Amino acid sequence: MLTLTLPDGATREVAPGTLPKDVVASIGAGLLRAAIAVSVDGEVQDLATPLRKGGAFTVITNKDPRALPVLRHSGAHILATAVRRLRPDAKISFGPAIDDGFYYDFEVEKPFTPDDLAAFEAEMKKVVAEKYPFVREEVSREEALKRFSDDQLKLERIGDLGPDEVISTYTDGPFIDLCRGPHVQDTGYLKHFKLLHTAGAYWRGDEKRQMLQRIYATAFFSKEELDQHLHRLEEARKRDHRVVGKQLDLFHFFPVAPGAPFWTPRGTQLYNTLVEFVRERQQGAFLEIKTPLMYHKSLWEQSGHWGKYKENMFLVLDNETQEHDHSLKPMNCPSHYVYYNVGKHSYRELPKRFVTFDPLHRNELSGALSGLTRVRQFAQDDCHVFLKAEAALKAALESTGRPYELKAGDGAFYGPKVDFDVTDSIGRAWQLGTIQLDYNAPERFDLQYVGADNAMHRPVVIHRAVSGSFERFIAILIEHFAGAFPLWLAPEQVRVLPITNDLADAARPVLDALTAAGLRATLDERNETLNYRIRDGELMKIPYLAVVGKREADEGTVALRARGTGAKQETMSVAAFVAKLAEENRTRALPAEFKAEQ
RNA sequence: GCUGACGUAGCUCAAUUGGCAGAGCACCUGAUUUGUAAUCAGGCGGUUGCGAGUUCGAUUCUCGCCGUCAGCUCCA
Repeated sequence: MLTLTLPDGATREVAPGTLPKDVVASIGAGLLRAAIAVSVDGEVQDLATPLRKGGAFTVITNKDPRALPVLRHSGAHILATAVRRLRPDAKISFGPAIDDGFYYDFEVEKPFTPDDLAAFEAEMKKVVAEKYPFVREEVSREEALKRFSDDQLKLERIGDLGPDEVISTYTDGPFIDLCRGPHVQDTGYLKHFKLLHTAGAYWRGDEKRQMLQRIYATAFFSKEELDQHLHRLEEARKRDHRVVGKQLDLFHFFPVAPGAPFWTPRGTQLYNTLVEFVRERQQGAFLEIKTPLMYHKSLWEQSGHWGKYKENMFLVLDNETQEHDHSLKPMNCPSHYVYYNVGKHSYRELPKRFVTFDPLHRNELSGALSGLTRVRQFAQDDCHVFLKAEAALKAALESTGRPYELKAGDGAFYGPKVDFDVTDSIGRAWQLGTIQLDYNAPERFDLQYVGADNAMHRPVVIHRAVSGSFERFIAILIEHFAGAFPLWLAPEQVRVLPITNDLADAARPVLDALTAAGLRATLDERNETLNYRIRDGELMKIPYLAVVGKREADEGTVALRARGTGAKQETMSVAAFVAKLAEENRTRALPAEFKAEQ
């Protein structure tokens, strides 16, 4: 007998093989209806899977975070049920729950169209209304092979299952799938869902295998949550850096240079502000050097890139040799090794630190390019530290005071590495900086230093880029702030608006005072109404609009409108205004809504 | 690279079954002199991404190329 311990401490004795459904029913009919799955000894299983062990027994309802993946996985089966009804030729692949929903992969002769998607969604609603129970069966390998004999994808999957694994199938109405579960009790549980889009996906993610058609979808327990999720997707689209970049006139892409951003004056200002910030932070600890953008292949042969990384490098034809024996550099490391090898280094000089902000070129797959986050030309705050011992990496990490995890084996190219992941204002995670140990490069480039013992020693190299690439970092900043940059980052910090254009001369001293204080200010003396220019300034997300009318001109004041604060503006003297902004700029203050997150 | 969708004025988008390519904003000119999110009028602006093909006729249909977007093992 198995002993189940309920949350209230009561125990139940049941025979092995008892269905959780029966146990839950004995507790209460209402609970049975609400039950999505159960947890036995910490493991989630559905109500149709026979109990094999005892332990803590909890009923998982839709309030439990573990319930959602179960619902979504069932949603995938319901999707497949609908697809098979409308497209009986579709071969079924995998259909897992994912972070934000679920997907299902199909192998079909003709790819799905948006119309198909709408039809599938309508058909799914029918399947839901029909409330087919999810029926679990455990079958022998032979039986499984027989049941899926006409589906090569499933047969391959069965072949991969270990000899001891329980093979199970789930049936909902007309549809049967090889599946481990768990599932909700019947198809009626999927009430709030939406099919999102289709995409190609290689069978098992292998580009050498056939391309399947994937349908992405999402599902929630309540309409509110579904609507919220769809709303979030919409919000994310609005702050997409490609959209905002266009609105704020920060950068462009042209077909003549795919993957290489073209920075406008505003974008260049932003870019330079960031680079300057990084320079300032390094405070001379790193020696900045500018190095060649193009190298002869012999350097890449020495570094190993010619063998491992050549496909990602832009090769350059040398007219004299008629060979592609030069390449644009995809990274700065070799530059730093070449320079390190100028002269001899004493152990007293270590650690030696170099940094380079040069443009790098990597030939990314055309299909992988995406805005500023995946580009072919970019720059990093690319540092290399030459030091005596590995211990220094740990010391450096611990000095940050943040938790860290060594990713041994992950950095196939060099050595152990640490990635810095950041989360933006709408909860998305991004990988930015990397710190990676390298024992290989010092060997390849025969890097040495003279030790206290007067003998030659091999230093260790640390690769370090904090912001990753500036391009991607800017993309993240744009989306994080939705374009409303803090004052210090804003390309245009203040716009001075004379109410009528015959007040332009009276407003000019305000502009001059701002400029003299190192602020990026402009004067909008266009022959347009004040309302028009206010609107334009707000849309361009200028942090401050300073309005100068007859009154202000006479009194030496400005009527200040801070971005996004509507009609609540305050009047202050020009001197106070300039001082306020200069201080905000100097301290790199964040907008109020971001301050709590610091 | 692969699969699918998309590509019309600087931007956002229209254009019945193939029949002379349009609007708003932006820009230019003029009027207006504006007090906190779009003043009015007029004007300029396009080899419909590029190249072939089908057709009397192509933005529309077909093919190729270029670019953009969604994706391309969060494992039955």
